[in-house]
Order: sequence, then structure tokens, then C-alpha cells
Amino acid sequence: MAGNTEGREVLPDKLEDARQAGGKNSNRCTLILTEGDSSKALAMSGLTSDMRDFYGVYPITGKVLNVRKASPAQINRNKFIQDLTKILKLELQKEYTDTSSLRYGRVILMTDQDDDGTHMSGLLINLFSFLWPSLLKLPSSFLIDFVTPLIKVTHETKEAETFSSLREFKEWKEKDKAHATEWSVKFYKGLGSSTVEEGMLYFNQIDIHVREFVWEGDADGEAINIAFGGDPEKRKEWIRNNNQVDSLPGPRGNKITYKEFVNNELVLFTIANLQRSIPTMFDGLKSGERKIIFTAFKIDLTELTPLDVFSSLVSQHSAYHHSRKCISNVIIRMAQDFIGRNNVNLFEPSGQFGTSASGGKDAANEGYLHTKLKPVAWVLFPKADDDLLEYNLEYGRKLEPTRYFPIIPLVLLNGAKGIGSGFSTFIPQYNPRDVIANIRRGIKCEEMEPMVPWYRDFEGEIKKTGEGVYTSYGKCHDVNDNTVQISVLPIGLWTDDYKKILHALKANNGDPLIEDVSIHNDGSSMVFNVILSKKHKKEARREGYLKKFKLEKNITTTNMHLLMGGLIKKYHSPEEIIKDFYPHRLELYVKRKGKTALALTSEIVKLQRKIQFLKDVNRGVILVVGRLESEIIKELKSGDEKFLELSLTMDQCIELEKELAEKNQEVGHLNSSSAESMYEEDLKKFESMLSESEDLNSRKRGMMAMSCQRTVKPKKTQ
DNA sequence: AGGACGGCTAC
DNA sequence: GTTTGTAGCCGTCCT
Repeated sequence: MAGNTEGREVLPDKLEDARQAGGKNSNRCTLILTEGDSSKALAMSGLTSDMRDFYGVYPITGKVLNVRKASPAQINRNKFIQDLTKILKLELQKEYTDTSSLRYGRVILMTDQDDDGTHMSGLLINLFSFLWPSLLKLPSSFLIDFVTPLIKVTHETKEAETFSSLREFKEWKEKDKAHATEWSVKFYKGLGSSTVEEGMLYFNQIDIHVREFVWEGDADGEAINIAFGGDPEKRKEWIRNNNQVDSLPGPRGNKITYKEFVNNELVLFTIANLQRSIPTMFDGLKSGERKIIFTAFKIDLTELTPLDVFSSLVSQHSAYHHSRKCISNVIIRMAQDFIGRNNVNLFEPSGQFGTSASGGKDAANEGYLHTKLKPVAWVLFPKADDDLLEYNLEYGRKLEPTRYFPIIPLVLLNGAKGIGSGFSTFIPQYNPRDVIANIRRGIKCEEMEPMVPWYRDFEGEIKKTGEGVYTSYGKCHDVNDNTVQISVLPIGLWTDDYKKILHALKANNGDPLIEDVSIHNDGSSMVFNVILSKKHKKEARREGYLKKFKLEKNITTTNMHLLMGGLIKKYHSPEEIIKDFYPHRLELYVKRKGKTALALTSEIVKLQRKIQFLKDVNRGVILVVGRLESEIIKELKSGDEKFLELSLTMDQCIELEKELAEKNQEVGHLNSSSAESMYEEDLKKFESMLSESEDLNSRKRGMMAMSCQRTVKPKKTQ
């Protein structure tokens, strides 16, 4: 026991150690690693006092280090690995032939039943397989998966049933369709939604709630290495080979090989990670962004609303199951409009949403921010499309569309950055007018013009400087013999970061380029006055200020990935994206035309019948006066009793004939309009909206310049 | 050539 | 509740 207490002194506070851990019965002890503190609480309330002899619990907060891609130094300083090593008494480099030297004989992974939970399990498997592979190869499984139910159904009289997969639940529902509705269904979203009683039930029958991870051979190690190792090419290949996996994993047996886990389950996290990190080609939206837009339209977000309120509404309306703080951050990014961010922001930023001082990291807390949809949102996402889209469902409830079809590829206006698994993406921002022009060329089967990245209000230059490489340049000019003024920074270089760069140029020991820097705010942006010796200035001028002062930044088009029909597609130019995009948009107009024509036809038929009825009444063909309503209805073949709500005069008839003429005209207009001309109408609306905001912007800038002059002038006279 | 870092949605 | 550290990829910058 002496060794036991000695060890305990340095054990982490958050550990609930098994009483027998580290003693002579340590081999019979199990350490439960939980995903988050709330799962730890569930485990603690589920374990009986007796079980606490042999079960310890330790919560993991956040993601576990991918040791396979980490440096030894990073592994050494990692808090979780330090804790785990102490708790289990692990020794690095040791080849284990049994677990007798450890404080616990096995480890249970208790992660949420969702994609990120699977990822957590994967990272833990990866950790052991990389640092202590011998443990995973022991004949008796060292790692155990804790499997909690995903769905529970209860009945007034019958015994409750649980399912650990959606597929099992669906099969159960199909088997007895008639009575399925008598049951109430509970979906567990993470371990946090299990009750204390359910926790006790899990541990009371722990054997049916676990499955063993099994090491069969080298193929297991290879699978883990592909999923977590440093070769993204292998990972891409793995995703391509396994993305057909049923997104509803089947029933879980009591054993699974590491290879099966990686290829059938971990790959689902990979796909989810791509969905949330890489936008679709069609709407340029990541899944979270799509849920935000959907909610804003659904609740008609036309009044300024606090961000914390709005983000809660997103959770409710779109079944967003992650942290609300995350949504708020995404909304903030979508609303930002400083130079270098969105060319066409859909949300209005009201409050401190961040500035180009730090790339928007200086945004205020969500509680102090308000937002609403900008009018342009309805122009880019026409309401008339709503009936033509496909929608995601959750447990039968209609959620956001699987993808929107804005009238132009939004991803080219606002760009995209994202890091998924196997793939990342970077798409620059382009001028909406260039994009519209190329769509028009595409429709007319003309060659498209190559586009150069464009950022709203950016006053520097952007030029093509290589294959798939564009360079954005800042701006500077001479003020006097020893001063250069820098007034514009290249795209993506934030003023706070540039300060550091200038200070480094000044601190450069030996012969620094810069003697001094002073920073001024000219009203709308920062200006740097750089003071340097005449000699250095001459030299810098010869070599080029932009290069010398590090005012060049590349924008590449070599990593443009977008999702299309669940698959990742690599694009090599923005024009290629437009080529993929507009045929789908045109198809939507064809559908819209068909639907509108159908609706108009039925309205016209109704009008014609009403008119005929009124004519008949007025000519005396149908007698109305002195008869029962039911008799008249019987006489009418159409049987439409609503006719009697009409005023039975010829005036009414003339009114309806006018209406009919209008509808016929609409049909005429619709028949003469093509998908192309309907598209053109929508594009024109967007263009006029662009002009409006450009006018507004230039007026704003004019006012800023004036107020700036007023504040500067008195200083000059002093 | 090799390591560190920025960008972004998640735990 | 907020802050910090982590995943994941690729291009850039620094050593």
C-alpha cells in the first residue's frame, strides 16, 4: 500500500481513483476516460459504492493530442498525456507483455455517441497505438468502448427498449408500423442527456454496454496510421475508398477490430468534419452557416437582434447540436465587413464586430452585438426557390435545405477558408460584377474572362504573378528625405501583425533598416510613418519599397476544394466553379417556370368557371332567387359552393373577366420568358442592389474624409 | 530542408 | 462563463 499512497500524492485532482488501483488487485481495475466533465458525473452517479473499488474515472476536456504528428517536446508538455501516464503508471518505450506493472488493467473509452465522440475515441486509440502499441496487442483487450444507447422508446404498458444505432431503431419501427406511434421516442444527444437512473442502469449491466477493441494484425496498425499519420495523400485515398459507408452504422457487436473501427466508424467523423469545414459548390456555405441563414429567413430576421438570442434560435430551429458560442462566432464572421473580409456580407454588423487591426479577433462579446439580415440576402436567395429545394430532416422535422442555390456562386464573392480531414480549402474573393459578367458569357456560350481576386474597398493592387498565384500589394509613398508613409497593407496582413513586422525591422541588430515608426489613424484606416536614414531610404527605393517593407502577400488558387453531392471536388480556377454552377441555377428556373405555370393554369380554370356561373345566373340559365343553396350546388357540375359567396351581378363578372385577362397576360409573359430571361431578371436586381451599396459606400467615405480633414487642419496651423 | 504558424469550426 | 489547448491541411515565413 505504500507505493499506492506515494503515487496518489501526484495524481491529478480531477481523477476519481479506483480504491484498488495501484495495489495488488490493480490488474482487475478499470479506468474510465470520459468525454467532458458531465460524462464523468454520469459515470460517478452510475457506479455503485462497491464498483468504486475497481473503477476509476478521469474526464478529458477538449481534443486529445495527435501524438503521431506531434514533436516529442509537444508530447512531453501535454497535460493530458502527463496525467494519463501518472494515472496508469505508464513508462515510455516500455514493451508490455502484461499489465501487472500498471495501476489499472484496462481502459474504457466513454465518449459521446456522435461524430466528435468517435473522433475522441480515435485519438485515444491513436495515442496508445503510437506510444504503447504492445498494450493494444495483448491477448486480453486493453481498450474497451463504452456503448450507450442512441435511442430509447418507452410505452405505457410495455417494457422500454433501447437502440445503439439509428438503423436498429428504423428496423424496429418498420417491423410493427401500426403500433410504432404508441411509443414515445427519446434521442440521446451526447452522454449529457442520460439521466442518473439511466447511468445506474448502464453500469448495473456494464457487460452489455461495452465492446472490446481487438488487434488482429498489421492491418489494424496500418489503418490507424493512415487516419492519423502525416501523409494527407494516403488519407485522401482512404476517404475516397470509404465514403460510401452507410451513415447509419449497424448494430454494435461486443467486439470490433481497430481496422473496422477506423474504416466504418471513424470515417463518419471525417465526412462530418468535411461537411462542416468545406462549403458546397452550390451555395458556398458550410453546414453551420447554412443553418444560420435558414433560421434567419425562417424567423424573418429583419429587426436588429442580440447575437446570443439569435444563436439560441439557430439551435432550436435548425437542430444545431454543438456549442452556441460556436454559432455566434460563425455569425460574427459572416457579418464582418472590414477590408479583406466578405465582399457581400449577408448580415448587418451592429456593434464592434472586429476590425482589420487583428482580422476581426477584436470583436466584442456576443452579448453586446446585434444583427439582422441585409436586404441583399433575399435577392441572392429568392423566396420563389423555397418550394424547389430539398430539405434535411431530423426525426421527421423539416430543417434547413441540403443546399441552397443563390443566384450567383456566393463562394466566389466572399471566398472560403476551411480545414477538414484529408482536405482543406482556400478560395479567394472576387468582384460580384466580374462573376455576373462571366455567368452571362457562360449562358451565351461565350468564352469566360479569367478573373483576378478582388476585395471590396481594397485600394492596393492585385496582379497575377505565377501559375495559380496572385499577389496583393500594399501602398506607400515618400513624405520627405527620411520618411516613407505606408497607407495600405496587402490583403490578409492585419495592422497589429504589421506593427510587429516593422518593429522587427527596427530591432534588427547591427544595421536596422528602420530608425523609427509612428502610427496614425487617418479616420478609416491606420497609416504608418517609417523613418529611415537617407542611405537606407535610397537603397530601399532601389530594391523596391513594397518588397523591402514586406508589403506583398500571395493569394493562391491552388487549394480550391468544394463539396458537390457529398464528394470533394478540386477546382483550378474560379471560372471552373461558375461553369459548374450556372447550369444548376438555370435548371431551377425551368422548375420554377413549370410550377408557376401549373399554379396559373388552375387559377385561370377557377376564374373561367366563376365567370361562366355568373353569366348563367344573369342570363337566367341558373335560377338563384327563392331556392335552397344545396339545390343550386347540386345543379352545378363543379359543385363549388364558394360561387354563392360572389356578388351575383354583371359588375362582378366584368371584374373577374379583368382578372382573367391579367392572368392570361401573366401566362403569356411566362410562356415568352425562358429560364435564361428569368435568370437575367434576378441578376439585374442584384446589380442594382450593388450600385446602391456602392453609392452609399462612397458617400460614407466622403464624409469620413471630411471629418478627418477637420480634425487634422487645426493641428497643421499650430 | 525542416519547423512554426495562421486560418476556422469543433471539443 | 471565459480562457486555453487541441484536431485537421496547406502555404508562408523563419531558421
